[in-house]
Amino acid sequence: MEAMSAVSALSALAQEHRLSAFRLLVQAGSAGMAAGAIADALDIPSSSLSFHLAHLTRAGLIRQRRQSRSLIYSADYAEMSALVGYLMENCCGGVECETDAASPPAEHLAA
Amino acid sequence: MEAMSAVSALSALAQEHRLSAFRLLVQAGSAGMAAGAIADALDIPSSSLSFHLAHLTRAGLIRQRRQSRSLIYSADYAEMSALVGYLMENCCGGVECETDAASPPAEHLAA
DNA sequence: TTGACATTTCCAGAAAGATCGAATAGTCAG
DNA sequence: CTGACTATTCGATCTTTCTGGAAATGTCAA
Repeated sequence: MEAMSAVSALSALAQEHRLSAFRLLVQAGSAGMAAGAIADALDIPSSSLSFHLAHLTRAGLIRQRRQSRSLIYSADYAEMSALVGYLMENCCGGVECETDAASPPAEHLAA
Repeated sequence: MEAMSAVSALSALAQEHRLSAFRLLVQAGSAGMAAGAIADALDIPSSSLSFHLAHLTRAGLIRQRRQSRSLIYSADYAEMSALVGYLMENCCGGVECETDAASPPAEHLAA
């Protein structure tokens, strides 16, 4: 991950509605959720939500796929892990941070 | 971690100079760095850097202590871990994400 | 092809954030 | 106390972002 994409990802998450939407999708797993379902869950006008989902998509944090009339969004776990890894990179100069905090959670790196 | 403090932490990191400064401090470890040293390393006017450091401090991501004439800043690893944990909370609805991605790196939780 | 449905794009105004020189405040050696 | 040093606050300007109704786009059943 590079500095520019990290800033882009972080600023995508740095907003009340977008953070809520992203966490909702993280918890929804690979099944994802339709835009309308997210709008209902968060109680946000659809035009506003669409703006926020586009923002998250542009940042690479979520993905979009069409299913009939609905657009299904889902979290991109690899990107999330990359972001966390970037934040903690070379933590404490590599000293006393062996294999734990210095490396990102690797569960979803291939997702 | 609550939604409001997460947004505050994320928006603190969602800026080129602040992200660079934070990563510098993460890598500096508990020794930290003086404001002037950070300004030199990042090549930012001191008044701008001060604005950004205040922002990071307000968000709880870094701490300040005085050492003679210098103000030394250092990363707050507990807060960083809490933020990561909040992002990944209840990942995938708790399924297929056992103990790995669902929990934050715990190395510095007591720092 | 008509109508209903799901979602996005367009638009304008209101609010928040970034920048940096100059002025101000805290710390210390002599 | 004076002067040098380190860093923050002030102030004014510029840019970016958020918001939500209305209109447009894409999808599908009948």
